[in-house]
Amino acid sequence: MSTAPARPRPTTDRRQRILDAAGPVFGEHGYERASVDAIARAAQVSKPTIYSHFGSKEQLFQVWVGAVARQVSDDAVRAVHGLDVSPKKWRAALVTAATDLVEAWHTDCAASLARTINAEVGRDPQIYAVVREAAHDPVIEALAGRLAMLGNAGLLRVPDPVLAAKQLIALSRAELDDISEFGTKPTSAPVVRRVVKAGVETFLRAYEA
Amino acid sequence: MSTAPARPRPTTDRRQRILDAAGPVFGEHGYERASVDAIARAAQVSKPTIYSHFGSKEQLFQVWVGAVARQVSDDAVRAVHGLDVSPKKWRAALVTAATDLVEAWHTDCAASLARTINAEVGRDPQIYAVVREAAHDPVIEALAGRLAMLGNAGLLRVPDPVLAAKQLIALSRAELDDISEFGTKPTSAPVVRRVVKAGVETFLRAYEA
Amino acid sequence: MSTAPARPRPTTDRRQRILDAAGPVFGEHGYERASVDAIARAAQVSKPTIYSHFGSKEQLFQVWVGAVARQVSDDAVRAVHGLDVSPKKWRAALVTAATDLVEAWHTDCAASLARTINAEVGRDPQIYAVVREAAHDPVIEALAGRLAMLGNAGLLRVPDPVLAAKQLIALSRAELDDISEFGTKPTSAPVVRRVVKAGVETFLRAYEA
Amino acid sequence: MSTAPARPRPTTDRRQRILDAAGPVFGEHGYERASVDAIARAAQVSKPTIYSHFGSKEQLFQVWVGAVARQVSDDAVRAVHGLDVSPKKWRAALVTAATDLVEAWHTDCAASLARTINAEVGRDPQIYAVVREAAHDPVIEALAGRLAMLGNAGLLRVPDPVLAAKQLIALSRAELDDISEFGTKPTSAPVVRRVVKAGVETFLRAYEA
DNA sequence: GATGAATGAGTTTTCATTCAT
DNA sequence: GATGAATGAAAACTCATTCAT
Repeated sequence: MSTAPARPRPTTDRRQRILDAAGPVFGEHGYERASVDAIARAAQVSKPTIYSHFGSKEQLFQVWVGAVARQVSDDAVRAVHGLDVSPKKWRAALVTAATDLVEAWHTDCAASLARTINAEVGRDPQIYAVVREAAHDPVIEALAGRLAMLGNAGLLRVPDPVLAAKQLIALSRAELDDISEFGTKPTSAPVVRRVVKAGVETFLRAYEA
Repeated sequence: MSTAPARPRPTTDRRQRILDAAGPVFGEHGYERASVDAIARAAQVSKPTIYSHFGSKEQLFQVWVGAVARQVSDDAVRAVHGLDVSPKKWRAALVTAATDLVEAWHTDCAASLARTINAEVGRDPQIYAVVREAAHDPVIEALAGRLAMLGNAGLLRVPDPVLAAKQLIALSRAELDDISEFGTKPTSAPVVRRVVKAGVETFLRAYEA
Repeated sequence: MSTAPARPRPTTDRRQRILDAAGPVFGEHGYERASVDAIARAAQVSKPTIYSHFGSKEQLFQVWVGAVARQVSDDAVRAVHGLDVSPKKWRAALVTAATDLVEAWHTDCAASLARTINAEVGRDPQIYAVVREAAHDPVIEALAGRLAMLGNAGLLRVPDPVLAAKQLIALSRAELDDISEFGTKPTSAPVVRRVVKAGVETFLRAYEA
Repeated sequence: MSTAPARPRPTTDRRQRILDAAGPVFGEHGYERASVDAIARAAQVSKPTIYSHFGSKEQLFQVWVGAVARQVSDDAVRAVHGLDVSPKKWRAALVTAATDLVEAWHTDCAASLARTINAEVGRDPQIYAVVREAAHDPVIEALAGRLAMLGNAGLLRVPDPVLAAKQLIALSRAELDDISEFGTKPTSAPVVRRVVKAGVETFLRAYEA
């Protein structure tokens, strides 16, 4: 998969290579089953290199979680910021934004993260805080802000924008675990858009002015 | 001469004892971290006994998942069946039913199950089917049926009762992961009821006739 | 080295086999360099068997130390008890007893122990207490008792028998590290007897009545 | 422009810095447990610097052993040379010299050395030769010389001064491991002097003219 | 049917040592 | 000459699984 011949690069940031390799391994096998050996093989580095860069498997895991969470959050927030609140376009834009947002969470990478934190939150509750701060809260905030704008414009009635944001997301995802079988099966973009649309329509019926 | 007090029970359902012991162990530590040794100790049986009854750790796990899923499902379906659809009481009953349903999924046992299948679905996609059939579908079906009754009674407008059921559940749970911090912190019943009520109200605004 | 054909014995005390194998390995390589793998190979058992019997490398080490200390102590005390205090034989018997005692501490096994506790006492001071109680004190006590008898018989002048015992041992060993090169080279019995005799003679000059 | 204050010394005797740092590390942890990393950190040098100066951990160890041995030997020989053989003072001077000599071997540094060679002599018998030549023999020689002088002066009867020297040392140390618990506990100077004195008195009874 | 005792394979982690700069 | 970054080899320890009794 690498682009360079024998040795990818003489001494380039091995750190990033390790993180990139850790993603699929943690994602597919979970924290416990993921062996540092496998990550080292995938990153084409030696095990001690991993330890000198990250200290321990646990710390590598946390760094990876943080990195993915931030990336997912960025994608999701960008999707929200793309929401056009002009009176003519906001309806379609709301469906599009919700779809983009949902898909940001359905990347391989993000699905791995979701599965993994779910599994590991019992072992290390702190991980939840990391993800919440890095990925969850910013998205809710951004979406609540947009919904408030729609409220101010008289297009929606949103007394509690944060609650509305959470409910919009919940509705958008209502059918998703069903069709993707908990992220095990790939989902085509049109199908995702359709189920998200169903959720947004219910949201609109509840909140429209 | 009969059941001596030394050994708890002569040779009674060791099978059940093992399953009962497996629950907390799988739930707290997850599949990987849960050691057969620990389960054997907790069940006060020897390891070979476990293997002779269940064949492998994997199979024991699946049997446990099935058992818990069925139990959770029973609780949830009972909650739905308790939904009084009479014109005078249905509103309050809807909140109560949704709350009971949500709480059935927030038992220690059920939370363990949820975490665990999330973690293991990557390794063994079949586990999703087991849980879906045993726990998810019956509840959706039952709830869709009740919502259809309310539709027929002219109290709600529900063109697609299954979709409505999924959305009602999604809305009821919209704020739950936030307040329970992914099941890490205990949640008082009144608080649960309050957040569920917020979700049901939104549902009603969208679906009321 | 075992007497049985292929597998020494079906399920005989593996525990003892492990201890027997641990001796040479700890003795030759020291605690740190001694690998549990090597001990397992030498004992013809698997590593987990060692761990199930002893819990950890550290505990195996302590059990071994205790066992060797007790055995050395037994040999040494027996040597002292063989000391004939009759007026005619006591001189020769003193040399013999001192020689036997010194040789009890020059077994391969005992030399290993001595080297090892010297090395490890810094890491785990408790180990000194174990050896002292198990091996050192009983020998001193026994020897002091015998010297007191000789004092009572008017053959020696021993106001402080314990001190005298320690000094007798010190004098007996005065040249020993030199000739055995710290236990690295084997020493013939006659040579040992000669150097011990020199020490005993000095002792007698100091203590004779 | 000259020696900047930033770096301790421009390129001064890094070699010595490394040796000074190696002492405590080897002494406290023993050869095996002492990591080159730790030594490098303590010396504020990088690991390759150590290797370019000493070739290997083993060689660094041997150089350190030699250095400490020589220093201990110097202290001990100085103690012996301080022994006043004049008829009036020699008795007290003998106790003082023996005490100083014993204390030279009870420095932290020297105790570390003693423990370490004991531990490593099995692995590398050559180390014994190094220490013997550098530290042991000179002291015995010096002490034997002084005892011979006392013999010539008619104050002692010493047919074999080397043997007498070894015995004097053995007697002086007879109680030492007991009170210092193998070098684990610190020992006050008066206590050391008292136990040494007891040994010297026994020596005198055996050797006085 | 139940078990104590054993094991092969695999885990994370550390260390002495060496390049490329 | 000094170093940051890398590695092969090996350490202690655990686990799911299986015999012989």
